[in-house]
Amino acid sequence: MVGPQGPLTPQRIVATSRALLVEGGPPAVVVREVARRLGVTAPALYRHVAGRDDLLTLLITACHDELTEACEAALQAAPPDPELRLRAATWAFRSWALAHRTEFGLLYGTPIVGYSAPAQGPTLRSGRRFGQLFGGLFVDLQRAGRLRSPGGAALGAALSADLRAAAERLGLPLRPGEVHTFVVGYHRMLGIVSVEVSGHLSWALADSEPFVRGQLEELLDDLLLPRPASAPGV
Amino acid sequence: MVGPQGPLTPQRIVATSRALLVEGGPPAVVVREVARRLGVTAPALYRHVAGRDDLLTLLITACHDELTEACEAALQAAPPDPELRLRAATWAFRSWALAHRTEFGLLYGTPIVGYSAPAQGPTLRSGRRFGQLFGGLFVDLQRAGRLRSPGGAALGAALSADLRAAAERLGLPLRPGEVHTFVVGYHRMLGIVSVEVSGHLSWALADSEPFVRGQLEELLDDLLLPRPASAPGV
DNA sequence: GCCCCCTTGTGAACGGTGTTCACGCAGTCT
DNA sequence: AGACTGCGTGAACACCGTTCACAAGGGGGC
Repeated sequence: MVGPQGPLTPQRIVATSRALLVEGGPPAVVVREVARRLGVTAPALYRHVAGRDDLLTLLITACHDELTEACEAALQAAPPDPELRLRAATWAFRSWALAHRTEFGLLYGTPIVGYSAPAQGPTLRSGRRFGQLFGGLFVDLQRAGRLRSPGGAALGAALSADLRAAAERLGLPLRPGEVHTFVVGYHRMLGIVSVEVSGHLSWALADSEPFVRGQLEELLDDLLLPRPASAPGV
Repeated sequence: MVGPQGPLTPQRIVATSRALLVEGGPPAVVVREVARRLGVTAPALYRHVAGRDDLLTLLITACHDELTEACEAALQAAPPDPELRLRAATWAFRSWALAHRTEFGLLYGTPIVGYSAPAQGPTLRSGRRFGQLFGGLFVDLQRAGRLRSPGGAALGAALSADLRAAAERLGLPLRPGEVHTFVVGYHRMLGIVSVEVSGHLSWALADSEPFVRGQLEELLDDLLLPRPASAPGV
């Protein structure tokens, strides 16, 4: 027999798992319950999915892709100015995170121990895809002369070498100081949003919105050079 | 019969749970296994602990206390200068986090859904205790005239009111702009350390140490006013 | 001394989980 | 027609959290 809504496509499996995730967090995404909601018994799921870990991998990949696509959609709607594009992507990232707290926790929270992400697997792939989206924005900023960058000497030899290797690995045509600005942007944005989403700020602030808005604006100020007077701005 | 190392004290229970946590993450702290390692059957544990949630609460509280005590120890070894004290506490925080990644994830990572922290419970208490430790450092900085602070007007009315309420609630004799600096310090430090500990930086950097060191130094620079020339420095 | 009670342990049990396995049923290809 | 394959089933195993009735032991009151 087949489930009430048709065959067991990966899409239906992921959608059902995600509904459970949102309802009760990672512990609630339970093989037997996913099967139940699909109108099927648990062993049937094992024809399509290797096990619970695989289910979570599928879920992580799908959510990461959705987050990346949300940022890409914001970029397509944004004007060509690189500062505005970075701003748009940053806000899209935070908006998605706030609108999907549980999923965001799965992506960027404490890694689920006991769950082993397959090495070289789709988890890392989608993470890298997302990193490259932001990396491209910083390349655009550098080309427009808007990217602040510390002198290479200020970073120290070890960090400079590490950053140079990262640029190589990611295929970013940036100097170490510029890669540093990119990593700072990614790192601080992720920190700001993570702490907000996880609620570890609520003891201090009833409404995190204006605070986080200010923090992200300050971050952008730290990353960007002011618009040059020679080129008339927006 | 009694366990191989004596009676079932809370200390032994917590220590055993923590060993399991470190070995395999939160899913590995399993009532039956804790009991086994204590040389006892599972129902015996229920004489001392209400259940698995209670076990986790005990664990969170113990770890939070240990983290706070690590910071307090660093403060006791630090000179009286408030900048150096903040620096010492910050580094103690990060050091503890790096040395106890799993425990840190339990404290400041994605909240464990399905686990409901008891309202008004010890989890919140120890969190507040930690917040007040750092709060005191910022009060000292303000008294020494070393605390950078934005004008109240730059924050906006809603945020200012929220910050004023937070100062009241936490008993900190600080103006909204100064509370803002405190929250920024806490928030950014937590973000920097969280992202480092969770490993979400490893795609970019092989060695996060020099990068994070620089980020924390920059954060301190953003929080502090330069040492006034009138008062001779260290 | 005796009895009672309270603490703390035990084994058995219930319902839940992830996962595997032998089986069966429907199609599809030869 | 017959065989093979894809996909689902029920039963089973081991494990989990939790509860229950029960027993062994020590301490206090008569």
